[in-house]
Amino acid sequence: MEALAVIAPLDYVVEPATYLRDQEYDYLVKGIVFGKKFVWCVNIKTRLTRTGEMQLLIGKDKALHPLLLVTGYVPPEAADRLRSIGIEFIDKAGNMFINQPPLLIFVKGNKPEKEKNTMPGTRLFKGVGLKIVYLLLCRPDLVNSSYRDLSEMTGVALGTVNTTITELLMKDFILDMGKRGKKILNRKKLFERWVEAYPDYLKPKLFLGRFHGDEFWWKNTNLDPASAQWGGEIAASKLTGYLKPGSAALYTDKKFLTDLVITNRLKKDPQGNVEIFERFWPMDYGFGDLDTTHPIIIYADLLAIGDQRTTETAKMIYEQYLDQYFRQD
DNA sequence: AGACTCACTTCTACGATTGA
DNA sequence: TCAATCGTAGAAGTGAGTCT
Repeated sequence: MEALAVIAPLDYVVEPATYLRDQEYDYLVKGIVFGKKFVWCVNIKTRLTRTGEMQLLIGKDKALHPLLLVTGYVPPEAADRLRSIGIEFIDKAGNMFINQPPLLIFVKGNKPEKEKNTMPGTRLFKGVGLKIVYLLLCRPDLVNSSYRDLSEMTGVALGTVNTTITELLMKDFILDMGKRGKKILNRKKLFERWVEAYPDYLKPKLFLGRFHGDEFWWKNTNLDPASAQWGGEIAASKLTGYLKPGSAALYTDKKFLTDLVITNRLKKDPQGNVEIFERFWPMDYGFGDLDTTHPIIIYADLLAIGDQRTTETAKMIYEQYLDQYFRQD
């Protein structure tokens, strides 16, 4: 309304949420322009969709007063559509269609502002963004691969790769050197943040099932890394020879799950100590030649268990495998 | 318990860029 | 110069969480 008042000699009052003839509106705006009074029923939509447009069109006939759509951004095509069906609108980019004779304003084609601070820092370390971060922690050089390759390697959608990388850039975890490519920064800090977030925000989504097997069945089990790898305590005991495993974590691909369960004679058991998760790293890019997962995963698994033994072992893993790894920058 | 909302992921199309 | 590849952005689809 302020934006509009700059353009036209407008006086107005805004009244809060209201019902009129069984229709709900966010606000009611009463105004005077060139001595003529008018009233708008205001609908606020943070995002305009086709469905939203249809709802407006339906609501238009029932409305007591002309509708005014207030929204974030109306693209040019939508602006034309709204005008042709006679729905007035204003958006944040400065596009508008106002039709209160003698006032007629139609603005389209303004681009939306880049909303820099609206994306809170909650995306990157939640959900599948963590898959991409993991890939980059293991293979920092992959930061220079195309979004499509990253998408394929992690099984994450292209759009999500974009938002994740953008966020990493904003938070200074990636430095963009233009023609000379990109570079990962603060790897240790990134790793710490990842380890915190992984058990809460990614691991539950990977969970395939809980089982139990015969006692010490894992001792004589040889895993083919192509189909499954040890995580958690088993992997830790294999690496350090220190821990006596109390639980087992296995990472595999969905398609191998049935085979894995059968060959190791595992039984589905909600109280079992064998957890199977879906593997989310590609096998063909130098990740998987061992029957244990990358130390990063083992470390995160151990910390998530959180008792004294595993925490101690996690510390050992860190000193032996990860410390020097992150010292490089 | 059911309806609804919202955030997140995926899908798709477009315009820009690259390199043969 | 043109085709292939790339990043970007809008919109649909999906599912978890919330409210009544």
